[in-house]
Amino acid sequence: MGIKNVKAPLRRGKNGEAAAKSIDFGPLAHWVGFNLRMAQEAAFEAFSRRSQEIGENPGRFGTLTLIARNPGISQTELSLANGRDKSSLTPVVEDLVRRGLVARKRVNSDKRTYSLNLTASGKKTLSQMTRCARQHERSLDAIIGERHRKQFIATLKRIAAEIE
Amino acid sequence: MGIKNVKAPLRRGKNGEAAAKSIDFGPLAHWVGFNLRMAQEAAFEAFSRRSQEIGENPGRFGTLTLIARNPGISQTELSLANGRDKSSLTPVVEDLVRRGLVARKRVNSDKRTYSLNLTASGKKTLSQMTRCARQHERSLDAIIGERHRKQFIATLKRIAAEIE
DNA sequence: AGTATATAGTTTGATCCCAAACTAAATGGC
DNA sequence: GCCATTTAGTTTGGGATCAAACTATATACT
Repeated sequence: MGIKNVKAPLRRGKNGEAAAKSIDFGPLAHWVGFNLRMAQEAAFEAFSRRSQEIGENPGRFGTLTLIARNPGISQTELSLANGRDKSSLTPVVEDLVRRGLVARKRVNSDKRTYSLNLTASGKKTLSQMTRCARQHERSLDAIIGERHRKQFIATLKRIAAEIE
Repeated sequence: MGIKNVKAPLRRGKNGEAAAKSIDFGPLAHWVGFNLRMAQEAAFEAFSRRSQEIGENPGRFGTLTLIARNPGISQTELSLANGRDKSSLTPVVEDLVRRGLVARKRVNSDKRTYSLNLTASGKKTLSQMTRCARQHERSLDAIIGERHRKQFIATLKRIAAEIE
């Protein structure tokens, strides 16, 4: 098929006993989709570890940021912005309310809707998480390189907007 | 914080009745992590739709490709290559075996290990999926642009390899 | 050989996600 | 005002994933 084999080392056997095998990724290694997935998962994992240090997780960070930036936002608006189904948000918001990070009020003009806002405690947590996120971004920047960063993000945005 | 607000339109109200609100993504919009997630999820979704047309899903594609390229591979090796926990692979392999796409044999030299291979039917399914994947790649290429593709993939690989 | 340790794969329990069904409230057509 | 439709949010059911506990083999040390 005109595609060279690409091998990746695979750990095997005991400690120093060197890898005895490698894996052939075949065409996967050259495809954007596969590499996009691998990069995203690695980056997510890394941010996840950082977030854990302050007892949060990446999902909470996105949610808190969106609420902070859009005070009074509804759960449905939040789910659209976040790219999750609204039903996925129910337990997340419940948890944030329970822990006192988010205040949830019914809206008088439409009693189906909730209005979400950060509490003082939520703001404090968000600013801690934002520090985490900035460190994470710096480590990504170091890999991507200042020269390519802007174009890299532009490409990602185009993929998200235009694919299919 | 020196970051301009970035607004995205949000659908609201009935059909023609124009969006009445927009969402402020704040710093999220400029961060690699967030855009990486959005791009990956959009691309994954698109490939998922394509795969569905032939009754498969993206996960099966990666698994079948890796087995095809590495005949006799074990489940643990497969899970490492695939970046999933070995326990996640148990039901996947079960399903592939049940549907006759993969043959699973015990290895004589080590009776804990399974040896996985594609059946004829598995090879046929894989080649259908590979056609799907190539279409998907072409649509990604159209967005990324031939000029940037190589560098884009190189950057993704570096992120996957070096982050954290 | 005998015992401790490591490894392959499965099971179990948790989290996160979506899609579809559901409840309550709002809106539109008549 | 009344009924059909739409909308906000929750519930339920199913899939994918991981981590930890488990079973069975295999290996290493003595």
